Amino acid sequence: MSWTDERVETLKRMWAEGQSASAIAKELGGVTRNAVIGKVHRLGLSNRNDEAEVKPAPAPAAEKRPEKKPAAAKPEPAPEPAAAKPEPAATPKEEAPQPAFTPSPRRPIVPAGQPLPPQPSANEISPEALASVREVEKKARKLSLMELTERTCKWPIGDPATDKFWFCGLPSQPGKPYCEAHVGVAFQPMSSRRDRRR
DNA sequence: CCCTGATTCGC
DNA sequence: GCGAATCAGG
Repeated sequence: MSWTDERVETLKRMWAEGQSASAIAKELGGVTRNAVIGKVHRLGLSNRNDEAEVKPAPAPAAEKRPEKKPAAAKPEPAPEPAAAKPEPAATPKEEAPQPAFTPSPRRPIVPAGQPLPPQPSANEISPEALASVREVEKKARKLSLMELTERTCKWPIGDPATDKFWFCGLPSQPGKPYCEAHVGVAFQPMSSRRDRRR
């Protein structure tokens, strides 16, 4: 595979979205995350924070050289001692420079199209499986959305509207979005469904 | 162990 | 320019 304009464009877009190199590599296909990282560097967009390097290094200037602070030797017209913030929050036309990790609703980690876990009220599950799930929930790693990977169980636990919400996070079955226990309740043979008579 | 990006260096 | 190998870290 080669870096066609289109592929480079995808790379740039995803990188800007804060996607990881491996995620981008998978999306593109035919390349490894190393290739992506290498390309990112070559494109010069490695760190998306550079901003204006015109930082006189205000605070951190104390290191490297025990040089005394310009106590009063500097005829600086604009002292502004206390307000000397390293972060010049003066970026008028710039939208929020969100750090690399943006939830990115574009490409959710939780795969769509998979059988959605039953809502607390919906669905009927076999008592055994239910009990099993209860057990597993105790061992859940309680991962946040951003901590999920392709190898972690994406079974949601708790109420998304509250702080008491997380994902199972246990090792998922190869090729499956859930751990063994949750796969059990998510993928039930129709035959095993205990529905009313007949 | 899983993962992340950064860097090097032969190709 | 490319990217595997390696490094350094979480």
